[in-house]
Amino acid sequence: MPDPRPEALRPLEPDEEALVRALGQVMYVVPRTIDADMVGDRQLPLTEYTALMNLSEAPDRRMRMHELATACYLSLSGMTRTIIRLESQGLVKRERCEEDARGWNAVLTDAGFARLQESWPSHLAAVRRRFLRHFEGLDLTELARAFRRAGAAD
Amino acid sequence: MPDPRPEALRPLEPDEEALVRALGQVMYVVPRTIDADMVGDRQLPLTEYTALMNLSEAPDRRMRMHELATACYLSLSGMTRTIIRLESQGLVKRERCEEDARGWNAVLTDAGFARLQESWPSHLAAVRRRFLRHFEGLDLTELARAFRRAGAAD
DNA sequence: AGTAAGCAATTGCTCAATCAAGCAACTATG
DNA sequence: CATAGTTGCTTGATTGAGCAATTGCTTACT
Repeated sequence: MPDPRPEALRPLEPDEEALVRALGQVMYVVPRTIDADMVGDRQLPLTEYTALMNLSEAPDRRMRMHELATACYLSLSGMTRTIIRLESQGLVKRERCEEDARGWNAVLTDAGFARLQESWPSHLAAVRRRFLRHFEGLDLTELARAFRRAGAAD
Repeated sequence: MPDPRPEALRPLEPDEEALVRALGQVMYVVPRTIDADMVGDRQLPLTEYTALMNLSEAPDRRMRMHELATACYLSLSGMTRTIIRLESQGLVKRERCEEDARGWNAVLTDAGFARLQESWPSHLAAVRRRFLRHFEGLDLTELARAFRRAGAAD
């Protein structure tokens, strides 16, 4: 027989509880271990790697600040600071936007591209080892759909 | 036919790629929306809620600092500061440990317990709405197992 | 007993992230 | 075409986190 309490007062089912706790653990452990693997290898923290990654996939290897911030799940000011860090290492440069003089493009330099290529294998290995490996045998497509629903923020 | 490149140089399969991206999104969005729901309702950030939660489930509503830090996925120093914040609101107090004078117990006060009870329904609702809801129909037990494997940090 | 080694918790420092405020450039409206 | 409002990005202040060094207590060894 079903629990008669209204949902707002009914605790989670054991399997729900377990999933929620496990999610907390994943969110804590996975980014840290991936970051640690990468920093150990090639000195590129995950935030900066993600920025370079997104730039490398963009047409002309350039993106507007806002666009890049959104793609990296970072605030605009956070992105400004990330780009400053990357710029000071020569991995990115900033160029005024042609169409709109308020705007700036973050542009991946050749050095930045090279650096990304160096880091890429270790990122790939870390993602496989720390995350994907543990989901073998599951329906990844269905799972990704569920993740995207949860990530859509309603 | 299988991709002949060695794994280290082979990009992710599309479904793997999709899952990894979706995970990034979930890790960004879910804690923020839950936190926002809760702060909006009852002024308890997720870190502080988690600490109170763990204390409330512990025998005698008390835990050693190290134990609590581990349970909350926080460094010991981070936990010291969290407890200071909670203590200044009267939700927790610190007591020297009987058996070992180096140690301290964080103890949930009655006010802390009451506050937790007030916050609990909104946390419950947020977890259901922002996370669990999107996994209906999936095998939660299996999924939790995969999460725990990934969270075990090898 | 006395000393070295080890552990629990806190404190100082730094860093990356946010929010809020500000500035500069664009757009739309009367 | 002036000006009110909006948008794009940066800057300043604050916050919460970690690491490394420190303090105070315990344990283990001779």
